[in-house]
Amino acid sequence: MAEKPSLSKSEMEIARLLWKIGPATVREIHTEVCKHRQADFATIQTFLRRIENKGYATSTLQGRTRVYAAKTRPRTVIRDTVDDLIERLFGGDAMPLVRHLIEERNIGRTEIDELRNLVDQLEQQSAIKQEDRDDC
Amino acid sequence: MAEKPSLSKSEMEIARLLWKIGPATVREIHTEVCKHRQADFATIQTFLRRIENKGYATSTLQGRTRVYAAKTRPRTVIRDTVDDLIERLFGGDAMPLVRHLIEERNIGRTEIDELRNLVDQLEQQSAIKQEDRDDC
DNA sequence: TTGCGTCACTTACAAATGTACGGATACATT
DNA sequence: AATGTATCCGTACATTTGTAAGTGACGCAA
Repeated sequence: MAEKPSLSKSEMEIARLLWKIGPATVREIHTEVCKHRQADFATIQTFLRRIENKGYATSTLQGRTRVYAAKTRPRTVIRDTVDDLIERLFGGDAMPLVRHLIEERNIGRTEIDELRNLVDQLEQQSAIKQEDRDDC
Repeated sequence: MAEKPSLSKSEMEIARLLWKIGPATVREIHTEVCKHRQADFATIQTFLRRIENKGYATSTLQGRTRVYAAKTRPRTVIRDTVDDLIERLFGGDAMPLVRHLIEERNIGRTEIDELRNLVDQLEQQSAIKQEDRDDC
């Protein structure tokens, strides 16, 4: 398929909102953005158009207002973006980023527990994979 | 201070190498980059110049070759970059990224153990902070 | 029916980014 | 000394990005 060009930072912010509030009009996204910072309506419009041009969303006219809907799953975009970041900033090794996040960002009580669970699960899976390898 | 403009993706790749191999000439960085991908010497030169202009490095002439040295610690750049990413892609919540990393990237045995340790430490600190709060 | 606000679509444009050419100069080798 | 080789520095230039103004259509309130 046609190698979508990656989203710019600003486009990503908009894409995130599109995922968050589901199919939405320019105005809805604009309103949402403005909760956090000033933004021109036309600017948001441009971003949405570009996001669509890049192949990450589709739009349809509902009457005279255009409704945008995400086309690519967040997962995909996040993976690509994060992979790229890890490549450039850490030479491809993900652990430094994990470390950074755990150390620098304030992780609360609840999250610590969740993390512990995640790690446990990971260990399980890791064990399973080990078995698989034994089968070969 | 003068609000450094942030580094672009490509600049970051170069900055990382500069941190990695310490003060270095354009050629050294260029050679390093070329281990992974083709790159024009002059292009690397431009990136280094821009990194310096943005205030993230300094350079001095050693004879007739210029030696660049990082000026800002990786930590700082990483923090800013990651914070920005988290803001745009996750609305400011770091956990989704942590989750993503743990789930999507293949984390090996050794890393699992390290993670567990990190989480343990975190818990400790969290407990300490709790005490602090009690004092107030 | 005359505005007013809302949309869509077009077009603009400066700044940032990626990529690189070309001239000047100095060093090394013939 | 002449020529090739490595650097530096300035300059260029197409794209992408951020930001928005301008134009025309439509629908509702006065």
